[in-house]
Amino acid sequence: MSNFSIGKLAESAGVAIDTVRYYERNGLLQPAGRLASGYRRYGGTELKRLRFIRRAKALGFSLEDIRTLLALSAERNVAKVKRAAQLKLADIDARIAELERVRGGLRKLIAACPGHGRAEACPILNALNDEELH
Amino acid sequence: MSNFSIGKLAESAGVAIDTVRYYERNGLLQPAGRLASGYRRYGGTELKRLRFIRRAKALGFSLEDIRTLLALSAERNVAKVKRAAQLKLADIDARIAELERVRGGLRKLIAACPGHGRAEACPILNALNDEELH
DNA sequence: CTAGACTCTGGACCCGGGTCCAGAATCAAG
DNA sequence: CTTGATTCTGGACCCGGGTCCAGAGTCTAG
Repeated sequence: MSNFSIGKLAESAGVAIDTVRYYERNGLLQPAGRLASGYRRYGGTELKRLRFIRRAKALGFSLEDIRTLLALSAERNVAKVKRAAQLKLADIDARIAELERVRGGLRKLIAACPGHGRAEACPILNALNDEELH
Repeated sequence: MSNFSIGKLAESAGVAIDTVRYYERNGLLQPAGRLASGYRRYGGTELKRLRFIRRAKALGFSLEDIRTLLALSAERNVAKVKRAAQLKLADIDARIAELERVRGGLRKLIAACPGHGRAEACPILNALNDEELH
């Protein structure tokens, strides 16, 4: 099961071959070795790592974050891993709060808009044209 | 008050000069006219329009959206403006829902992580290494 | 009139996360 | 051995929303 090509690795992890090479360029995933021809070879370790990267991305971590996460994982530093996760959580909280703020503004305008009639009576256009949005 | 330079316009709206020219390149804001030297001249209409653009951006609209919004505003089509706002609201709802999904996953992992001890006991590392995240 | 501030243009560059390409080399199946 | 699939490299390009630059021309206050 170990020792396979970049194509097989990419397929197993559900990513594009170019993405694997992109991760390599960015220091996230090195091949286990190379053939005499220069072809990359991967083993189970690299497949696990690639899947780790994908899952971390699904949890909102950037590739930069993931580089850190992989280093923490390698040094088995549970405390730092937890802190990194908490920071990411705070980051996501902030993004949600900002979107909720925006949503609130938009909802109010939509609720107040009759959807017909004079443009001057449309609170959406009025808000965009005249009012301060804090 | 009308008839001012790009610098004054940018300052009044709180954006960079390059941003004004960028909006012009992208069809969002034309100058009212030009001096013989080629210098752009703007009036109150353009300042309002630039502020409109900024406010719409603050409500989550893309520049592409805003081009549409400006056209709808010009044709005073309240119904279409309302529909555009509703679409944007749905878009923001979806983004919030996705972030909340991610946040839920992250929260569970953090809550279950003791923050110390063996790496094997860290649910965050385990999740990244082993589990399917749906 | 002069100095310093402003503006013009076209184009390059930034961010993150990839994607796509050409031309050459290599691998694997039949 | 041949053929078709795969891989190699380096570099260009994509998205959105700007930002920065050089070199030349223009405007304005003193």
